[in-house]
Amino acid sequence: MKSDDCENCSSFSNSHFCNLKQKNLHSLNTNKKHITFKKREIIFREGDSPQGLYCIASGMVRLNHIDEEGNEIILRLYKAGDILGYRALFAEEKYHATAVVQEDCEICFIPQNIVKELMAVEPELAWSFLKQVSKEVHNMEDRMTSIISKPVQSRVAEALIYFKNELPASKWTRRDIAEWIGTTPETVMRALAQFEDKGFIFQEGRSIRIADDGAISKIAQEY
Amino acid sequence: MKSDDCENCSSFSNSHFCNLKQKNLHSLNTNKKHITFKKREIIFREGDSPQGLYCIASGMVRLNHIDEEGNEIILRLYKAGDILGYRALFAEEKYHATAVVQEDCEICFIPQNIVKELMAVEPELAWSFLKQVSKEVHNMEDRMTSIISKPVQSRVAEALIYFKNELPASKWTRRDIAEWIGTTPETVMRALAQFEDKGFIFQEGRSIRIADDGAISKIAQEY
DNA sequence: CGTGTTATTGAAGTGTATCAAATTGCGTGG
DNA sequence: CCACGCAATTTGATACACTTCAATAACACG
Repeated sequence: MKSDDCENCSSFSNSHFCNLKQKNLHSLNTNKKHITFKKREIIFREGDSPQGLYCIASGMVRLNHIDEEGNEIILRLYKAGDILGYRALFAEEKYHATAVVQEDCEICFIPQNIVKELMAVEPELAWSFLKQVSKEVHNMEDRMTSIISKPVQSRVAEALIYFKNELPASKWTRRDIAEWIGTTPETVMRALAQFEDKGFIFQEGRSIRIADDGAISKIAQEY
Repeated sequence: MKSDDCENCSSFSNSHFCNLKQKNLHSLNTNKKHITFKKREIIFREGDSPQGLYCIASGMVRLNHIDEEGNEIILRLYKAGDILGYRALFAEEKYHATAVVQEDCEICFIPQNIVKELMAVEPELAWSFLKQVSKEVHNMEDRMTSIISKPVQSRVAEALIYFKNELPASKWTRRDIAEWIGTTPETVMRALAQFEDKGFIFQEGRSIRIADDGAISKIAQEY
């Protein structure tokens, strides 16, 4: 067994591959390609054709879309254990967004023919993928309804909670928050200033710390 | 062969099941349940637990979410050939939206154990489902970026094109359009009035007809 | 140690929501 | 098949949440 085999990956136990049979796991190990990415590097670009999928061992990736005005939007965020680039692969479309490294990453690339082979012999794997994509849809729908019907303060509060719970490791800028909830950095600023005035958060330099979880959660639910 | 067997369904050729082997198709035929729904009837409600999935033979279904303000949002629209209710089933969650009949429907219900069995013996089927869900994600992301970065006129124009291309059969109200693009009926109205003034559409009674596809497409792309 | 990115604050503009009231069109039941 | 009643549409006036632009300050990075 080699040191970079999937079984030794720190994300193995909560990955899609943890229930594969030995034989298939071996096939995965021999065919995958292990790659290291540094912050701001690009994994794939909008318009590229998918050749396989990426499994994140460590680090974080953001999926960006830039509209014709030049405004950037964060479509999705991925962390260790997640797979990346599957949407275009499964839909048999080109990538419609660009994957940028948010935090230094260890990533394994799995060629598409291997993915298909594994899915053919292990139905559980397909179910596992379906589960992730289906949850993605849920997530998108929640974000969309928020954007449509909630004021920015609520959405900023939602973002603070989301970032704290799901992705605590990373340092998020006001611009990142804005690109996540579909607004501008200035607007995020003013919401944060309000929260700080009321004592719900502390801002030390550029970092944000929630002081009163209850109050922030409450704001996140307001309309 | 019975008259309501899948092979005789008008949507069979573009359904997920068209490539099933005879044996499995037979299993589907004997286990599915054929149901007729009338306009405004509810197929499932937010909070229900999924027991299987629905395959639409004819008609149209809208997936609604109502926020705490009472505002309705159309999350997704389904027509003949589409499957429905799969997201919650695959994600192993409860339904997070309510499915309402938009146009009288013929629908087949397939119990979840049958779905799983079929997926186990026919990997192609899982791939087909993955494809639909992945396209759904694409669709949601496009709508979300529109809502974030385009003015209402563009989004109304987009909706007109979408409804014309994808779901021409149905009569859409201004409220429906508003619920699709995340705005109010009044705002949709004013956009339509503008389009009519410029001669891009005709409004006869409550129906809307596009007079100048090029102009509407152009507006749909503006920022 | 400078240089560019990020944050901050202010002032001004505007797109869209909201509310209200009149009108039209449509489906439904008699 | 017509009339009725209700929902959808239309229009106007008003309000305001958020964006935009601009200019300064603080920080991080090579």
